Amino acid sequence: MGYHIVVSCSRFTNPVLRNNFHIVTTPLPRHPCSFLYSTISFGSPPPLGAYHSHLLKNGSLQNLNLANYLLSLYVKSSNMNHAHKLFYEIPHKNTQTWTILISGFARAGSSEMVFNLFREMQAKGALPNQYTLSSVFKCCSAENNLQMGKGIHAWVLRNGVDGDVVLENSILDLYLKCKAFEYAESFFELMIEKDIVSWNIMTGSYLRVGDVEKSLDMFRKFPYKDVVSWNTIIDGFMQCGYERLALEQLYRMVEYGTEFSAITFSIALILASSLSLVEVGRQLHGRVLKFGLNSDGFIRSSLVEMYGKCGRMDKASTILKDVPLNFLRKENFGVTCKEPKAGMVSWSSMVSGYVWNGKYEDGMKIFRSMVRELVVVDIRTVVTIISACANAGILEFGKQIHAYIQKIGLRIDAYVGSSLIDMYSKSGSLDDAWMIFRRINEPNVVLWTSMISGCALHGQGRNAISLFEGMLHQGIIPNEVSFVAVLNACSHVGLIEEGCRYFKMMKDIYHINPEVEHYTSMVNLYGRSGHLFEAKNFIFENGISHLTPVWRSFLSSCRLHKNIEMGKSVSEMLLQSAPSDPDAYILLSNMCSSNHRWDEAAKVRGLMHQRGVKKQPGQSWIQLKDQIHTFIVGDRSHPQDKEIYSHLDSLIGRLKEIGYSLDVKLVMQDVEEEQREVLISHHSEKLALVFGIINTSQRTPIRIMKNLRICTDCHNFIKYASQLLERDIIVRDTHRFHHFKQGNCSCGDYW
DNA sequence: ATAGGGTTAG
Repeated sequence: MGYHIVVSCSRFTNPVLRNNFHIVTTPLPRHPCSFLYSTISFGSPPPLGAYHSHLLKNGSLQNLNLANYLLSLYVKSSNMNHAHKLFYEIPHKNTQTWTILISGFARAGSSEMVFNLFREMQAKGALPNQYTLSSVFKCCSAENNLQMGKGIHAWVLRNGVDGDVVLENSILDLYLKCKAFEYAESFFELMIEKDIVSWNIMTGSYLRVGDVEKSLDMFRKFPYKDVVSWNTIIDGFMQCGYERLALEQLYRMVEYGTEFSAITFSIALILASSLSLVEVGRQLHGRVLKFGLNSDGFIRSSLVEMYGKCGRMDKASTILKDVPLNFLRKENFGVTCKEPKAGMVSWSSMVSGYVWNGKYEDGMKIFRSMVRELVVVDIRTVVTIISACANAGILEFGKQIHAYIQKIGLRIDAYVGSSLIDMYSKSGSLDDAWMIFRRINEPNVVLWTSMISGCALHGQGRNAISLFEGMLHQGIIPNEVSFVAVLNACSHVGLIEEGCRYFKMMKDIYHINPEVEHYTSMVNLYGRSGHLFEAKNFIFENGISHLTPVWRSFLSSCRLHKNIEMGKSVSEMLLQSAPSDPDAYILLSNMCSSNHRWDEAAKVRGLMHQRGVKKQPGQSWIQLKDQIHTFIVGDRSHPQDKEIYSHLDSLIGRLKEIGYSLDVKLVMQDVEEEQREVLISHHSEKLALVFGIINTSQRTPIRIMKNLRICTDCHNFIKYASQLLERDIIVRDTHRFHHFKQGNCSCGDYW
């Protein structure tokens, strides 16, 4: 019974014969379709399609075994459209027929289809088996539909479906994905047969909610560990922000002797890039090549991202070359095919890589060709790129992406919205951030926190506070980041009372343990407003004297308020605990020189030199049309450099006439007064500013980004410039925005 | 047939 179909294989290698093959049917001696195994790898449509129409024509679909087998082949080769069509051509379906199709759609992530088919199946009176059910449960958890899952679970219990560990695992996963932890835990306890998958599900779920303790506890209890166990724990640690722990586990995995899977490589590469371990990344790349895994899309995208983050765009682009853009068109995004998605990740990583490395034009160029060629740009891609724009502060690119989102009609949800708000506020356009915020009406904590951070960044302390209160009023529970935002807002404008209140609220009402950021913000709040003693008390009262960022903030307040004695006593501490932190040396040295203690300043610099600590070079950038122009101190590399310097000199002269004087005390170098004046007058932000003045029409606002905190002299300089030139000048430094307008700065000289 | 690979705020 049945048929053995003989097909000559040569046609697959000979393109001429490709569409000209013969199907020979003979009575079945062994497995009905054994030959078909060999055809799958050639891609389904020609052979399966021919086979399909053949069966249809001679009525062989009556043979359920054969029909089901063909159906499963369609599913295996991700051809869900054909599978669906065939399904309705099969006259007498059994449970297996339904199951094959349902599991196929489940794997493809088409939950709606699965639910419909499942209902249809029940209506037709076909009894689902454990495999059907696990697929349906998978969709329930994918859709986060606890109610439906519970209903089906009840049905399973009522009907006494024979379940095995697989079915129970899928139920376990459902409850965990829907965060019904108590239920899941007792279910897990009651499971008679637990396999490695059950343990992995538990570990992964705890990590997803950040419960590292419980997940580690589970992990240790495993009877044995497979590659997925390791992947789960490594990726989970990374997601929770414990990169070091993740790395540690990766080494353990190697020790344990578990072989890497493709996913391990992918995870490990991302880990290497987030820890900036270029060397590890390169070694992994070597292993990838050795194992021949470089054709895996996910691995390729991690490689692109890794090289991009490490500034090796050349390497990244070599790897990207293997992913043709036209391959990523909509029609290739078949229901189950993950490969185009992975390819898309590679391309979007390339865009963010360029943006990260300040190569905005290249990033834009690639994004444009993506838009032109590929059609499908999903939410994640967009969010990744927007967030890269936010960090680079390149408003124009961000705006274009925003326009693109609107054009393709992508719904701006909390995810996209938060990243847009962040992008606009970090690029200096707080109004646009507000506009986005007002349009999204979602009680999402990240969304609100982004807006609060935006206000804080622009020194709008009062607005930040009323937003925070509004958030509480809406019933949104603030998290640790929300408190960082509101505390920063308070410290930027010196709202001591409010800051203290929120700090207390965080601990007492929301039971959030303060982290370094919160402490630093508080010390900043006290210190910047001149309450140095309170700041110091706060440090000792809270037992945080071992945290270097706290002392760095304190030291910078000492400098601001010219309390050199106090500053010196803490800097000793700082230099000991963080001997490789350039900021500490620079702060101390600047403090000494601004009090004319040149010897001491020289000593600090000597120490810095001796220990091989390098100062991060100051860099400012400004965007003009489609280009980013970057400047460093004393930069002569710009094509317009002559014009810039002569204009700068004359500007300094004109500003001096209206009261500006160079504050040369801040110069690190031990040089003559006149030379010092030259150095400081060529700070990168001054160069960027003059470049902006020359190249834009009068009264156009100028936006400048800087990778360090703006110095007193430049701050002063720009204030006068905004008055003389009647221009709004907006500067973003590492801490906040300064809006200069008619001789004043929005920070009120308080930064 | 069940678990694992990229997304927002400091």
